[in-house]
Amino acid sequence: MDKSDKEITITDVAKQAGVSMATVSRVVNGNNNVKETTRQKVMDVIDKLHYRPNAVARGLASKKSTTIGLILPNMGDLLYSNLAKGIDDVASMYKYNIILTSLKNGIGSEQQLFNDLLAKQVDGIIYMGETISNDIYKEMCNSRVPVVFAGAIDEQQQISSVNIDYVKAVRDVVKFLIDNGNRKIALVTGDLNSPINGKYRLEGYQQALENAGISYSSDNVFETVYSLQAGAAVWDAMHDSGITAAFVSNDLLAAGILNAAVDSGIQVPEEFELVTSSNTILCDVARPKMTSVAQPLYDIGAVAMRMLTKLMNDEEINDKTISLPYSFVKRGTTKNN
Amino acid sequence: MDKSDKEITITDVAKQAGVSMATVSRVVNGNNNVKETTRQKVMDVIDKLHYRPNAVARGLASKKSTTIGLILPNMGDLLYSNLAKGIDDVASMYKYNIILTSLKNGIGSEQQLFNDLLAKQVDGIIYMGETISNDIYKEMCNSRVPVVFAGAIDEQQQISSVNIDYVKAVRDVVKFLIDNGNRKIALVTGDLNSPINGKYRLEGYQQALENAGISYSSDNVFETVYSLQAGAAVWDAMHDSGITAAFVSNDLLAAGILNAAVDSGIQVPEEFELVTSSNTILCDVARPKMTSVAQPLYDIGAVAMRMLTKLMNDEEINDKTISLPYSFVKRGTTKNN
DNA sequence: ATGAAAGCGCTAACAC
DNA sequence: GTGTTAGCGCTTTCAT
Repeated sequence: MDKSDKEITITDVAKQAGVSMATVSRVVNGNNNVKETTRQKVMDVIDKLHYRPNAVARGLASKKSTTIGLILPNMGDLLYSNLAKGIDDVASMYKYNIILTSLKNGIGSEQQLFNDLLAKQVDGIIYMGETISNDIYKEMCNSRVPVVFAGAIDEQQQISSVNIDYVKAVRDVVKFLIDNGNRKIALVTGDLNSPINGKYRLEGYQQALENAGISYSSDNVFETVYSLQAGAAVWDAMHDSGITAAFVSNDLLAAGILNAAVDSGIQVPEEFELVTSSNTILCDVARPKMTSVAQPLYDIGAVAMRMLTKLMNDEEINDKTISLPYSFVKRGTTKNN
Repeated sequence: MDKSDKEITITDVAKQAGVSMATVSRVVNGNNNVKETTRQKVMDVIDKLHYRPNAVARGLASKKSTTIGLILPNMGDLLYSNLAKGIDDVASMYKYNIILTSLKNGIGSEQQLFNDLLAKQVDGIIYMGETISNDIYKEMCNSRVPVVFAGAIDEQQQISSVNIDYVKAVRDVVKFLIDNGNRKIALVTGDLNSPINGKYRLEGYQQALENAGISYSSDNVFETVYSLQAGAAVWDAMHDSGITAAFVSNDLLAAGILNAAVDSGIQVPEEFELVTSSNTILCDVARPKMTSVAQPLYDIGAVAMRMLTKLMNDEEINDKTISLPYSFVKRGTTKNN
């Protein structure tokens, strides 16, 4: 109660209850080897003294921190906050705390974050970055603590990951756009160096074109950043090129394109169709509402965290790479037959 | 490198370098009382062995965890992720890690989170909840570790906090709407039990009306939750009542109202004006773009974190309650003269 | 069912 | 400058 109160320790409880520290420890940790009457006695003292076990001391002694690390690219992004929500819910279900870190600009940032987390003795790490450098990738593979990718992909399938089948998602979307009569379809993504964009999404895009006998042209692929302004710029770049539809890999970027198109008097979806990728609330806010691939963000986070608990517990896991089903939510930016 | 490698400890480094643990500790902690040549020698061994100090052990010995706790209402909310970004940036500047927790539904949740954080020996806590129960409030006041409210207010000014002057903000906005010719103006907020809504915002609203000689009617105050659907429902409830303008305390809610109005053929801002409160990206995505009070979210977070570092450091702080300047960004949902 | 005691890896007096 | 050593608060054998 009093600000100057010394913290109550296990020793205080042991003394007051007239038992040893070991017994108090057993009670606190739910060990069954304690007589019910002793147990009660100890519990009473704990309540009376408001004893709160020191997690740091416990961590040092037991070599478990019941804390996991979360590395994400950008705290301001809705996409990641939704993933994080799934992670958080499962984590608290299993009594884990989350140390949150986000990638800062600058070389070696991920390296630094990773090391910081290890220094804090986290029991596991969830990585949500879109890209990963080779150095840190290797470290993760050999790491003492398990690592799971959420909403990201390990091309080499060494690290456990949870995501959706990006190739198929894009292929399906582009096929849909082709079936709607479009022949010149744009692919608008972020950094093509990230596997998810440059490899999977691009591949799905190319497959769909090929299946339809449309020749691929890199002119129709736009690489940019995820912002409204970038979207407007992309629109400027493509609106005279005869492109009639676009698949966009980020909702904010898509909203930028959509608004630029609408603001310039284009009829959507009659003259221009657009599909985005994250199905965040932005899809419902935009007018027309945006058609989107619906990644089960919350579930990806939740499953990734569940997977991590298994790994931390040395349990068997069936598949290193889990692909969750996605859906396709048709709204106002596409002609839906 | 090898998965089975034992962790390198300070003892290993000390032995290899032929010095004592204390010296290694000094080197690691940048203590100057070390001869340069010894320092080099130790550093070399640290590099060679890839020694990484164990933060948990350090925490136990030094009684500092260089970790702070963050309690926020909802991880999926853009508002909070922006605040969190400011916190994160300053935190990493001062080498603090963040343990992130979010309020779950159910009684006693905040109590539980608070205790968990204390158990983990965090050096400080930032609280971003809109409301707070009396029990936990008292505990925070008497807490061994400093607590700062970010984007929240302590009515009793006992706990340090960073925010904007909500009363004035709303008063100014409502005055603006009155000056635009509106007489029947709605106040649309979340839970009126939270001081920020029920006390400050309501007060600002009433002051503005009073100043203009307009009588207050609770019929024009709408209490609801923060979602698009809720916004649509509010629109339904108010569109026949002669209300011609609204101040809304959440962007998502505002977007819901705006879209419902526009979708039903209302001309905005000619027939209906709307001002929202958080100036998140939603304001730019919506059509027309939404006029908003611009809380400096990032800054609130950053200043709160900076304040916390001072408190953790027992430095003097000038003001317990910091009100940051806000601005008023006029966009398309108001008639701007 | 319970207790004694040896650490966990580090910091911080204190001594030299 | 550098080393010695006593904790920090807890878990975990190992006895009993």
